[in-house]
Amino acid sequence: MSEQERRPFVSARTVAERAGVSRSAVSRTFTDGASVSEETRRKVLEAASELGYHVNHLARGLRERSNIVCLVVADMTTPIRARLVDVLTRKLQAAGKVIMIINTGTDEESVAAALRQTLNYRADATVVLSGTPSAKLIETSLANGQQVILINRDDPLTGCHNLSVDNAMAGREAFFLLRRAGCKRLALVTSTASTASLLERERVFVEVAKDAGMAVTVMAAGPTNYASGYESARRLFGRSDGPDGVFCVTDLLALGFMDAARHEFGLTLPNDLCLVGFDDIDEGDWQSYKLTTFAQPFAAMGDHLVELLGQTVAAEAGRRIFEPIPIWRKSVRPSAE
Amino acid sequence: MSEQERRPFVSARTVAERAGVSRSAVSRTFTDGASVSEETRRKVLEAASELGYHVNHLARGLRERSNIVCLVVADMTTPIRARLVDVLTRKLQAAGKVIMIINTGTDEESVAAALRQTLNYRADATVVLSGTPSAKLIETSLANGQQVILINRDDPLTGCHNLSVDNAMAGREAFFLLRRAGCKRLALVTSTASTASLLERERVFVEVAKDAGMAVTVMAAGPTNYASGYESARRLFGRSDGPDGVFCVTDLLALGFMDAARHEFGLTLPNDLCLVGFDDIDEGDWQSYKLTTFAQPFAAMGDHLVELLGQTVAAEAGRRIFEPIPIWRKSVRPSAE
DNA sequence: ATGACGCTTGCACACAAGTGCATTTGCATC
DNA sequence: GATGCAAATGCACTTGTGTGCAAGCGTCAT
Repeated sequence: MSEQERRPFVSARTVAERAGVSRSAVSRTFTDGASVSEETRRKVLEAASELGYHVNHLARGLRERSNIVCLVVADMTTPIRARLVDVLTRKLQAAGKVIMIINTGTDEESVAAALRQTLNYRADATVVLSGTPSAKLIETSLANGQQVILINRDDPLTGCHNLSVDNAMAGREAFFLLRRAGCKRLALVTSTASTASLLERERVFVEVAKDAGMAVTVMAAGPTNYASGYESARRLFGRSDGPDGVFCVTDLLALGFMDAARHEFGLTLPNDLCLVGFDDIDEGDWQSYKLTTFAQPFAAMGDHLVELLGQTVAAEAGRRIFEPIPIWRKSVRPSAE
Repeated sequence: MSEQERRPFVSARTVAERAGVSRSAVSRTFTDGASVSEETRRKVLEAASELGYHVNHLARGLRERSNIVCLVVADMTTPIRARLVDVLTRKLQAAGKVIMIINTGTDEESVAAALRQTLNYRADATVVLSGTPSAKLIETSLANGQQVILINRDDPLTGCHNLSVDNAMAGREAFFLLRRAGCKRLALVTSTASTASLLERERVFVEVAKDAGMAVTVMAAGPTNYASGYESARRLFGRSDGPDGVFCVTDLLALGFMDAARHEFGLTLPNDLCLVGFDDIDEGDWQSYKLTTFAQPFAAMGDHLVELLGQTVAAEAGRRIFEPIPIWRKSVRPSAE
């Protein structure tokens, strides 16, 4: 039995033969502004429809831009990542881009492999949502005329665009929220996966508190998820005097923390405990939680992203910072005043 | 200022010139099993590395298979969809495929546009996770030698593979779970987005209950989300005798339902109310919920998917049904016996 | 010395598109 | 009817790759 590699995709030539015109005519029929008579156009469209012809964008991409944008992402199941991917794919599609997604690990080698694949497919741009690519590989991408855009990656890297949320502001505002609520014993819950963003929220929160003369207990029990938040609460309230005001650097941590505080230690919010999260995932608005938190302005970030892609050349790459939006719910006492 | 279309991607020709060899030599260096001397290979690799050359898979895709698999999906933010996308992308990548994602609506026109794009990029296969493509368009894809695989789309469509979970079994088992728990007044909560899968779970649950001589109140308050589940509970318990055993066709509905039952009507589970969901999303395992539900065997489905893609030609397309896995938690009373 | 054989290598073509340029066609005007 | 002009068409080249075929080169046996 012979191998017989199948190649059944109908091409412009087949359509041309069927319509009794030249291949150029077919090409022009599907090119805006090209010169084709109404008659040939009709014949071509008819033949194309009968054969089920579709223009090969891969071949088109040989001469012009590929219109492909790669999204490099890890931990896609996390609610906040899922929403970011959702928003970005929608915005990019609306802008006529095609999205290639690379689900990777956060380690350097995985990200490197992703970047290389991005080059293999001649993507116009690579958008990195997770992990941090090596400076050398970014340089290669840029040298190949490919834009590199990092989202919420606060690591200092030159040459690529950088969209991120103002983590410092979130840390500061979180503190003021808790102080206005009259909290006396502060804690900060973070994860052991110390990304630059999380570290920044932690750093500023602790710093501002210190300036105000308040100490902060920092707790990190595991990765950035519900279980770690839960475990953090068990450890913190297992001691003699647990905190009465907590900033969890992520909503998932906050929800786990809240559940442990209530179910394991019988605390009620916001009376016994005030809690602030970050991300504004859907679950935080559920009746069991009603978490006060900060929303990331993904829509605006997506708009800015497509705007960047529209620019012909990397017009002075740099950082663009977006303000998080405070979302008041019920996990923090209203201000005493 | 001239247009000056940039084309900085380095090609095999450039590498060849730099290395002082023919372009064929470059091609062969990056082709497994091709005949190249160790000396030329070294020169080529060196030049490629210096220039940052990466083989153009788009051009390669002109001759052979593109290795692209398209995922057509809607409602990506839903936890269950996010997890499905996560599992499939990982499995497909491990099998050497590249994933193109199309985030679409569920209406026919959106799905049609997605299918057409799939053809434009010569994807080896299209995997549909949401919405239902028209039979005509599927036919076009198949005629172009492109595989079409539907996941959890129970609509009867010929010519394409179909992986889905056994919804009938879930409906049946849900009923037995509730009856063994001693529930007397049954209700079924579903959404107004009546997809074939949801309808099947509903149909069988109601039918089996009827055979056992029990009536079922069916409630659908909106789309498949938390808010609809919440609203359904408000309506059901607002009446004189609310149900004491409920099957929510989706975990998200179940969690909303549970929250309303507890916070609005002061019910406790599983004493006053037994609740069964479907999907096994992470949130259902949170301390506030501990929902008894059914898990979808996504890993097995992903494995089967890559197996299908490995087959040279659509070897008699057909349906493959996977058994859902019951997950016992605390929202249903243990059997009385 | 010469032919046989094997490993490299380059030429040229294929893949599927877009497009500049020259040619042909169609139509109106003189 | 001849001329002029614009629109339509086809040829041939371009994009970047893989590969069949034949030629080149070196080694070994006869």
